[in-house]
Amino acid sequence: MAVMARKQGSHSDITGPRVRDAALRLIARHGYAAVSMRQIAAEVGIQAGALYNYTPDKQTLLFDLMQGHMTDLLAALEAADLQGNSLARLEGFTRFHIRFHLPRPDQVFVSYMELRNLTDDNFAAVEALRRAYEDVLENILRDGEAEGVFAVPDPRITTMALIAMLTGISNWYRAGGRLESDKIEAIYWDMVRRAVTASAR
Amino acid sequence: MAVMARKQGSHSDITGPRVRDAALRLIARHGYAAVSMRQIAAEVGIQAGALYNYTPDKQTLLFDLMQGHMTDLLAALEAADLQGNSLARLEGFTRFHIRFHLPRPDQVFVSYMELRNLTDDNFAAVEALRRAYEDVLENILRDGEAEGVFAVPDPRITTMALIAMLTGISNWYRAGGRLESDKIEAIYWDMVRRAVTASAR
DNA sequence: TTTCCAAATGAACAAGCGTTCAGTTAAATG
DNA sequence: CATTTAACTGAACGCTTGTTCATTTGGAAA
Repeated sequence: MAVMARKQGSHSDITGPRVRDAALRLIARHGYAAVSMRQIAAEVGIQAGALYNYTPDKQTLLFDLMQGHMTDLLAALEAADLQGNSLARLEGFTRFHIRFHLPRPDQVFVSYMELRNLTDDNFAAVEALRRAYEDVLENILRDGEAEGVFAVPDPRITTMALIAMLTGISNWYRAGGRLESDKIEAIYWDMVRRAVTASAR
Repeated sequence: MAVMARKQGSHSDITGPRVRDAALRLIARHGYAAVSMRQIAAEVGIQAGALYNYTPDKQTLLFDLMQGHMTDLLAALEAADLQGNSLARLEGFTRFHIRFHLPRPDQVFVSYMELRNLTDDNFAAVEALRRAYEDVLENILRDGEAEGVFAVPDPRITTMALIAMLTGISNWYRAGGRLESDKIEAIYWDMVRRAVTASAR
């Protein structure tokens, strides 16, 4: 009993994820403020009061979803282990970003739309994670500029521009649509590469 | 009395715009669902009931803001009167988009974040206006492809990518920040141009 | 000065909100 | 079989929501 291990057969390790899944889907669809705890509970098939076995309050539920998404993102980026020269790492980053975000439209939606519904402290925590992710791209751009491969007058702005462009895919992409991930990656990598490398002009 | 002319000195032609201004600012800040009619009324300095002299309901208030923004956008684009070859028109579109959106951060925020809070009919109406705007850019890209100036394998996707990139400026731009509109236009036009024109590679 | 009426008040409404908690349930433990 | 307890119910709490409407207000018109 040294560890607070969950009981075998307990429902909580099943209901917990179901609560988070329902909350994510509903919030992505209708927005944090527009979704009630009763709606989330109904989606799971329990009463509203039972939700409080899994979250201290609604705000923490939102924060956990957003922080979890950013943590997963950073861990996956780490695991992608970008290497090589700056051009190769930029391609790696571009393809990683698309491949990670494409299957997670709800997380993307919530993470970019519900920032203003976080308390100040929670916002600061999520913002720090997001900044860490952006900095990876910014450093690739700075390295490429130093190497003479990229022509990027303002790496910070280019970082924001590229991430906005890539994340915007979620605005139109629908699973099972006319384009596969591979095709999308190819199109966007082409645009990204051209946007940051010097042109003949 | 053939015309329902507003009485001289009537408050309504002053209060009306003030209601819309307050609603826009509050909704941009906190989101449509999180803002109450009482909050909007308090911002204007009237009671909640008086709002219904200026809008039939909360939903219509949101819709009018969003439709108004899209209508203004399309009218301004028309007035910009883009001419010349496809490259010149692309530059014109890029600079127009930045110049129109930079001074209107609240409208941009609301127009891109509150789509899901519109009723189906209202959504369809706003979406049609947005599509009309996107089509202007898409046609420029198609023309440029035909002229052999652009290398754009999928004009529709490139349209979405460029608009996401340009509109993303609102995510980081703050009036009075380190960069003027001219500088931002130059940086983004450079990226847009390179992203769509063929590279030596 | 009296009349008029657009504009705004302020109270009321039914409904829904996040959250709490005493009580019930049912499965695992001893 | 008896006991324990995590999981859940269902009712209740104080408060806020969008909207309505009879009544009051104050400045322009006559």
